[in-house]
Amino acid sequence: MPELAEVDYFRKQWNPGLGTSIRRVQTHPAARIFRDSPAVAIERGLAGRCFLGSAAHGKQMLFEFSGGAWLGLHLGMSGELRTAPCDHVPAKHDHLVFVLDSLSLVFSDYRMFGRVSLDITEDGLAPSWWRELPPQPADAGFTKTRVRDFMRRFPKTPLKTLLLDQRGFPGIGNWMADEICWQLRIPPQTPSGTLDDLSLEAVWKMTRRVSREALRVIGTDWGELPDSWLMNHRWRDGGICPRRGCKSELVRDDLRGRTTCWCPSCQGG
DNA sequence: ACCCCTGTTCGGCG
DNA sequence: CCGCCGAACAGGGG
Repeated sequence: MPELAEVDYFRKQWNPGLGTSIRRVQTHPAARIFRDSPAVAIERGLAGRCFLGSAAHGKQMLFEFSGGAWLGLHLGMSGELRTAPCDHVPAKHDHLVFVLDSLSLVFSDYRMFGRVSLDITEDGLAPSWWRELPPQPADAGFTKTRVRDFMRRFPKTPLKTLLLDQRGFPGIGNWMADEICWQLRIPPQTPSGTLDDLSLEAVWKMTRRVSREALRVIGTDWGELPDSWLMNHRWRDGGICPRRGCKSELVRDDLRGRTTCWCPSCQGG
């Protein structure tokens, strides 16, 4: 599920626990989500600490706890965060549960492509892996120049594939990459080296626009994106291009191993 | 019984 | 180093 907007939505689901302490940590210790930090380390490392804050960066999340403890969290393909009553009994896929005074914070992930990691820092700063993440599309550091230079490094790579590269476009996932190509009217399989400077600037601008709108609509309360976007039509067999006056049937195909949806008419390819 | 999947990483090959 | 592929991870849904 989660791309940058969904990630931010899930992050906020734990906000009701802010400012309170962890009474107990419950885990399914064998779950793959603990492959970076063992469940027992997280149990011992976080029990008794106060939940101070959180941030999202692309598809990554960071939760801060008292005493310089930081929980990194990636939702993978099927991860979800939610709250539950404090007497919640962890269900089959509730691999990590923080029991607070009046509620529980739950990380649930049935496919377990997600992961958690614990860092304890002495200097009060977030862990270095977090501070070194590339600029997000909605950040000031996500500049036209940066996007152009990044794309110029991989001239043979299709535009859509490049948009999925988290080093250049942190937080962009499959549906957002297709949405950006569609709104730009550029075929997703276009080698990025064939795009001129003007087109690369358009990619930069559209990445920001789609990211900001998704964050605004989905990131706040998982609202519906407008039907004028590709997103609401892409999964249906025989889906129709929503662009005004187009009405062509959308195509779904494989591009570098990822399902890709585009309009053969208004995206030309 | 298949086939699909909003993610990422790894090894192998050219 | 680049670029591309397939596999692997795991489980639920159509």
